[in-house]
Amino acid sequence: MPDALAESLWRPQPGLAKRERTRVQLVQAAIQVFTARGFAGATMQELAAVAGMTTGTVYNHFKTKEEVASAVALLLADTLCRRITDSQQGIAEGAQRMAIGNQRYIWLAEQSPQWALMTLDVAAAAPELLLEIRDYVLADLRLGVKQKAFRVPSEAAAMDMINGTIAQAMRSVALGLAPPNHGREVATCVLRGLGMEPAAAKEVAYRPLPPFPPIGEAPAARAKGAARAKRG
Amino acid sequence: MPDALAESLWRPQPGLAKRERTRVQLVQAAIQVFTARGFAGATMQELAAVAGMTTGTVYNHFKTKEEVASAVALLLADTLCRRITDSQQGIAEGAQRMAIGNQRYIWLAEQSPQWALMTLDVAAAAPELLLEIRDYVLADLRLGVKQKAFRVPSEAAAMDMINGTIAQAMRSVALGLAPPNHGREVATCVLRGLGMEPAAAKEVAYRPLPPFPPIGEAPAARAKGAARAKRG
Amino acid sequence: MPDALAESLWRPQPGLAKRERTRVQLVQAAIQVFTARGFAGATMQELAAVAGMTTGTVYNHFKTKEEVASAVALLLADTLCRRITDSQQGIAEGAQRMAIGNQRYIWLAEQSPQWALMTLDVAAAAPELLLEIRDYVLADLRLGVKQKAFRVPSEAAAMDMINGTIAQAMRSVALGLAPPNHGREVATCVLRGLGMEPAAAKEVAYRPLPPFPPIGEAPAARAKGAARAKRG
Amino acid sequence: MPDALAESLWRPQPGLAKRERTRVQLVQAAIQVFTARGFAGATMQELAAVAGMTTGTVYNHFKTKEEVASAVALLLADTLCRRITDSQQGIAEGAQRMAIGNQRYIWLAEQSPQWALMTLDVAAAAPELLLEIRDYVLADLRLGVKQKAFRVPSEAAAMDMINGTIAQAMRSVALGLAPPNHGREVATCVLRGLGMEPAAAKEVAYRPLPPFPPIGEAPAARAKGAARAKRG
DNA sequence: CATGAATGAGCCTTCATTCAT
DNA sequence: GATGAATGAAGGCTCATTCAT
Repeated sequence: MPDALAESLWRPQPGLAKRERTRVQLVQAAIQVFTARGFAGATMQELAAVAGMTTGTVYNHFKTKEEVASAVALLLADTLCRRITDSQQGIAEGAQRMAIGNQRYIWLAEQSPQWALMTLDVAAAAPELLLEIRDYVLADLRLGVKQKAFRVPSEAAAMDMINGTIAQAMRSVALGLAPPNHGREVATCVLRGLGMEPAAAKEVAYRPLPPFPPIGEAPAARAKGAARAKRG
Repeated sequence: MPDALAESLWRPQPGLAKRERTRVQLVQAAIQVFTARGFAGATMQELAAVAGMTTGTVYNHFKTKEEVASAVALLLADTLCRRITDSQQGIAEGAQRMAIGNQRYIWLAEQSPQWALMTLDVAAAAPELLLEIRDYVLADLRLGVKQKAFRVPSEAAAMDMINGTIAQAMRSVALGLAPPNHGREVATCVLRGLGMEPAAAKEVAYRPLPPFPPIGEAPAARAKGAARAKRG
Repeated sequence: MPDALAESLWRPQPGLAKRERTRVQLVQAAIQVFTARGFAGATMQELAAVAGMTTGTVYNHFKTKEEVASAVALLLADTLCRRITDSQQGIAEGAQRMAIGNQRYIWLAEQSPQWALMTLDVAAAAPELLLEIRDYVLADLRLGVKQKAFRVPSEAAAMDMINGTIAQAMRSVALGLAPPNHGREVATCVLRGLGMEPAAAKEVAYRPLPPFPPIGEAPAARAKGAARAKRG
Repeated sequence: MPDALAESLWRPQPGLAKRERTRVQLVQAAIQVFTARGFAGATMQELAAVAGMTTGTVYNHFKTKEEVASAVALLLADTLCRRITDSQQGIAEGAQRMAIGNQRYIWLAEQSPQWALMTLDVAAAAPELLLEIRDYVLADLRLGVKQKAFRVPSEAAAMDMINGTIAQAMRSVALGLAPPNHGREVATCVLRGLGMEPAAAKEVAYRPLPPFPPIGEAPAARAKGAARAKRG
């Protein structure tokens, strides 16, 4: 589990009702079990055991196994988007924001291959994950277009390229099949695919990645902006 | 099942020993069952029943369910690559060959969404599929690079972009989430990502797709050329 | 099933938690099924059916079929040893205790051939059974040695003779191959093999067998004595 | 496989019709497979493969798996008895013959634990084995009685003791549970059980074991003598 | 709410045996 | 007689889900 996310994911949530706290523990346990066994290989009994509860309790919170995947997907997507958005604070250029986002996912796959594979697995089982992330990506895409940095044949085509490429790159990296610097190079390809000049694409993709801010500091103002674009 | 492939896939194979004929029937049955239920949802008993045999027979040919997926993956990859390669007869431009390949996969997802989802499902369960296709894509990529049509940061990055984008586009199309003309537009994005000028990319991507030749005619000479690039 | 054991084996266990009660029922059912079909011929489904439960429940209590055999072995060994030890109350002579033990096993094979064959079958599948009994036999053996009634080349040789002979005699008796009085004569042979004079051996082996006391009466004080010798 | 038996068991049989030769090969293969997997764990397909044949061929020679066990049992018993009898050439004392036989079995378990366990397994699955051996043991027993060396309560009791003790000792030795010199000590116990004086029993059991003669030399005259006693 | 024993449908897999070639 | 593909009945085992306590 990448540290940058671990802090967010495992952080005990104060001020939550007991029911909600139990639910969070279950989702955290599910992440562990999915990471170890994959979604298909995970069992509700192991999930319960890891959470220190019983199967009955799990079913008090989730009607089915799929619903657990859903909850995990939502938590993962939310955490990922929030953290990445926080790290983009103050960056106004759509192209750079896009490059940062793309590379962060690939970077996470380097930091924790197991976790990346689990995320891809969950994304396949619970489409909510991609849907949740979609808005953030779309916001950066549209920003880039508005700033005349991008020119795309269609938003749908661009989104498929971005999502598909990143997913595949995460897999390659997690499986140890990718050469060094893969993140930079993949980001370069994507920026080009979005219509940037080769040189400009490369320059943007090679800018240093802004670090994740300490948890609790970033105003998360951008998150709202992204949310506004939701399903729009 | 898209007609263009059906002919190849279901064609009875003459001159095969009995054992081999049974095996082919089993693989064909597996394709049907995987299409109907997905890999995870398929059962060996249904597979056997659809093939008109017994479970024991299935296990005489495949040690495990995964091995069935493997065989299906190989047949699918082989058929796809052979048919597409055949349709590319006489096309010497790497960029156009790439555009044709990319669009054909997406076109297939339009023609038969179920089949496309099955193929993606099998690809996830049996990595052999992608590996088999890889050589063909790589040959076109290298051809384009040699012809100065493409300029890529790294082959690995380019391949991840191509594979990832096409897979995601197939999914979008199969699920009915893509706008009309998605194939053209996605291909345009990919060509750009490979380093082409926007205008050139669009022009190539919008050329008419060459039809599949009738089965048995194409000399499959290209296939050998591609094979030569194999693992090179 | 010999009455003398049936009372112990089938006696419903009061004051047990639900889980434990279910487990006992399953073991009792297993004894029935093993008796009817042998260990190899027994199936988990029949076991479940006889216990009035489902296969899933069986697997909630025993991970594998072997584990069932183990549980049966332990129960059988425990019951046998406890009942026989109870019947030996107040008998201080090692030689006589040995003769009683030996003859009781053979006597049980007479009373219930099916049950004897099942026990031998389970003993082959689950060595725990013999291991459990071992301590009791060893205690009597050592007692006899201490009392100068026995003189053996080695404990290991003596134990192999005792166990092997009794097992074979049980089989002969259960299969109806043994002449009348087999128990007495086999016991005589064993006592001789342990170093007793022929006349003394015969005399001891022909003493009347003490009856099993009613269940619940015997203080089982001896059991502790035997247990003390455990693995010593 | 103990060398002393290997020579006999694997020796190609000249002057046998083809059918008979095939059969012998199958039995030899069965011995290998039973040794590796046990009777229950052996499959007809592996047996066929090891013999370099097909399952159909196996069924041309044996109606069922049990029949294979039978054939193996007969070959084992015959080989064992013949070789041991050969080694007893010229020994006229029943007690010594008995001691030699007993110790040889235990010695074989030392030489080749796998083989011993296989033999015990086959003996359990095919009672023919013990029945075949029975006559040889019985002959020595009766000889000893006639010579006043033994005095037994009943032949049946004595036979159960001999068979049971040897089988158990073989198991102990094969499993590595027996102390050094176990064969001698067990034989001593058995001789005592047959009525010999402790000192005499020990003396006889500690005489050196006569070696196996080279194959083909021994007239096997005793074998006929033993056979005469068969089922007598 | 939590518990956790029980459920039961159903899956993958094995293998002795048959039979057309 | 040999072949070996096909059979098919069964068996061990899993696990999402329910429900009485």
